[in-house]
Amino acid sequence: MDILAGLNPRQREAAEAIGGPVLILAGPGSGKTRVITHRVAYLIQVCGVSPRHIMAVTFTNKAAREMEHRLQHLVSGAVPELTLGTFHAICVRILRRDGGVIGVEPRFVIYDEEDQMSLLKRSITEVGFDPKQYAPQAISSAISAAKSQLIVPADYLAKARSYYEEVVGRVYEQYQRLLGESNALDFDDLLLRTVHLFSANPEVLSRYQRRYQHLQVDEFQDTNLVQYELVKQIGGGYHNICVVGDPDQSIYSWRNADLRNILSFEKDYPEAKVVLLEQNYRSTKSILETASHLISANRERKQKGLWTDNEAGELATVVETYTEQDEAQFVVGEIERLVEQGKARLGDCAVMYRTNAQSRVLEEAFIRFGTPYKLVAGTRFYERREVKDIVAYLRLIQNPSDRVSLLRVINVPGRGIGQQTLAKLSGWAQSMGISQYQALSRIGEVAEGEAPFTPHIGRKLTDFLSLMEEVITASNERGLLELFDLVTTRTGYREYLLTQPDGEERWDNILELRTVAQQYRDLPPAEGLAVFLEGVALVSDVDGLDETVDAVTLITLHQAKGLEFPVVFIVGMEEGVLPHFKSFDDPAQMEEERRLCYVGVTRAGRLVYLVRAFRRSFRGSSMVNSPSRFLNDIPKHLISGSSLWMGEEGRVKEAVYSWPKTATADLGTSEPAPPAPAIGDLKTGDHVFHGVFGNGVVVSAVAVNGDFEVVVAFRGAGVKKLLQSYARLEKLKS
DNA sequence: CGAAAGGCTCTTTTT
DNA sequence: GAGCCTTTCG
Repeated sequence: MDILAGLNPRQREAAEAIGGPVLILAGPGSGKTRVITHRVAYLIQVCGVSPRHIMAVTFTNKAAREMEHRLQHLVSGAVPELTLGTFHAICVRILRRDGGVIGVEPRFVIYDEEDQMSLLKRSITEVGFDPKQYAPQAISSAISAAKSQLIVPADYLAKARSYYEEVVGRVYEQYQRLLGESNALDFDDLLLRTVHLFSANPEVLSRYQRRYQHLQVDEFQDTNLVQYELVKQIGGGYHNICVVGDPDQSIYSWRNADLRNILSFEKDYPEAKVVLLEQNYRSTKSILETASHLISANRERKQKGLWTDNEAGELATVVETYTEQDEAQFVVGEIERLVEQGKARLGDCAVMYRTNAQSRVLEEAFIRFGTPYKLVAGTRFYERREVKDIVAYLRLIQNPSDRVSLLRVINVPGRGIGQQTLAKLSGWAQSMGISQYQALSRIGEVAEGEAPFTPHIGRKLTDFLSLMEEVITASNERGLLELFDLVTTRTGYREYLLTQPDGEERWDNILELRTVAQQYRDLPPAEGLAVFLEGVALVSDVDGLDETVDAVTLITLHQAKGLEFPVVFIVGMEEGVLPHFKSFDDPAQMEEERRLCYVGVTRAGRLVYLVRAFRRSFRGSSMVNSPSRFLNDIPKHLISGSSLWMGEEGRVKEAVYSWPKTATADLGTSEPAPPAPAIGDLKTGDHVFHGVFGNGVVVSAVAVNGDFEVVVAFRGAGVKKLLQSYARLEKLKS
């Protein structure tokens, strides 16, 4: 059987090009996944390359799993020794095995963002600065940016050109020291330390080079410099490097992804073969054309000639609603209509948004309508307090040096060990040059009075120590599941949790975590724990997306990359939302916002809806946003529903669905108050009185949806936007 | 030491 | 609006 049968000539060319560097530029829907999967299958089956010699890097774990399934199907069998996963997952494996030579102990733990932040704040304080003065968030991204460019603290300090950079450099230095003391690595370190391992140990590198004779990297437009360096290092022996990507879908520059990687690949590898995949199999002509117009508005890009043989299809529907609640109602109502008319199944539909905060209103509407939906990890399961608590206990068992985890659980449930005590413990440990955990065991050993604790407090600390010793001993003998149960009970956590607000519900989350642990039950004790913790640290939200469930998908535009749905709704098509206001003053960021919108539109197969709300609440207060500039990038002849979208009175109403009659009582979050009787039309210049803001002058009054949006400049209270029916403005005689 | 209350900032996107 | 931090009191 010809393994490449069914590929078009371009795709075939890409799959067959196995000697030397290859750059595949793949437009959306061009069968990229198909190509890279067939390419690996071709290597194994036709070229007789052992899976052992192949490394394939994907963007998410989910993509890796899918590729594995498809591969097994193609080569009809398992591919055991194939290295397949994200950069991060692959680096973890390398470091567990060979990190020792650069001082990375195999039992290291991986710090997520929250752990990182906690350690970073500590670092800022410890080098003598105030976390309130130097935003930890900003320092964190500065450090992350440095790490993504292979800059270590010493280099950073040497190159610091301002006081602020000096501060960042010193924090960076301290932060790395603390990470080291905790035997912990953050996400950036996983990559960076691997590069260091290779550059400092050529013999280790050459072992990996000899093993990985074929290298393939997907989503190359979203790799950073460190990742590119890794590719260069590992692929340095054979130069059989295949990278796949699409510059128009680069949306992770904020995570230090560097578009230059894909642009300079040809320069770094002049002999590279370049293959363009331009035929789209996913979308209708209309959608593809809409997307092409949209992305053409970006100046920094290479023109591509996307085309499709698919039918013309329907025009994009642009809809304006009044509030974000109406927006959500419209979406759910429209989906229900499509399903009723047999035009789509629930599972065909996805609702995409710029920010996670937008998912809430949508979710409420779906609940209200009783329409099944799946939210792509909006809740971030692994970030929940109770889940992180248990994970912290388990991490501490694997690696007692883990300072962040120790501090997290030492007093949860409450054991009467407070801030004062912990500060003393920390100082004492530091003065002896040992970890805090080691300091705990010292308490019982030293003579009375040598430890800075009263016998009463000392007792509490040593009690905690014995508890940990007990579970650590157990961890060497028992499987993960037994250990898990021991931790939740023996530490008193279960009892504690059940007394907390929402205790039952949160305990259910622990049980869900236990279900995850179940998968590792048969591994030998220490290994089961390590693999479980690694999985927990590196999951991504889309990993949990289950395609077999027939329900609407709610997902961020970023998460949607690489996915496809017959019907796509993009909501929040507004200035300030998409494009996000943070990108207003930076043209490069603005172009990235446009690419994000492009990614959204190109996910769609048959139908696209671009929806916006006239007013939307943001952090408690209400905002009025104008239509997204991206709507202007789409020519009018490609849009239907324009009668709805300029918001003329009466027309807007058509787009607004009413709540269903049933099941509205328990969710009355957005029930509007009964409108006050109109006091008469207001016009610019009128003097008015408001019960709270006092006297003011009308700046503007606009008719909206049968009501009036009034902007008033109040004496003292400033300028406010008010809705006349709610605000009870009293018109004064001037 | 810990619970409760109030004030303050803020995440846009995530391996 | 929520979550975080600080303050206050028992």
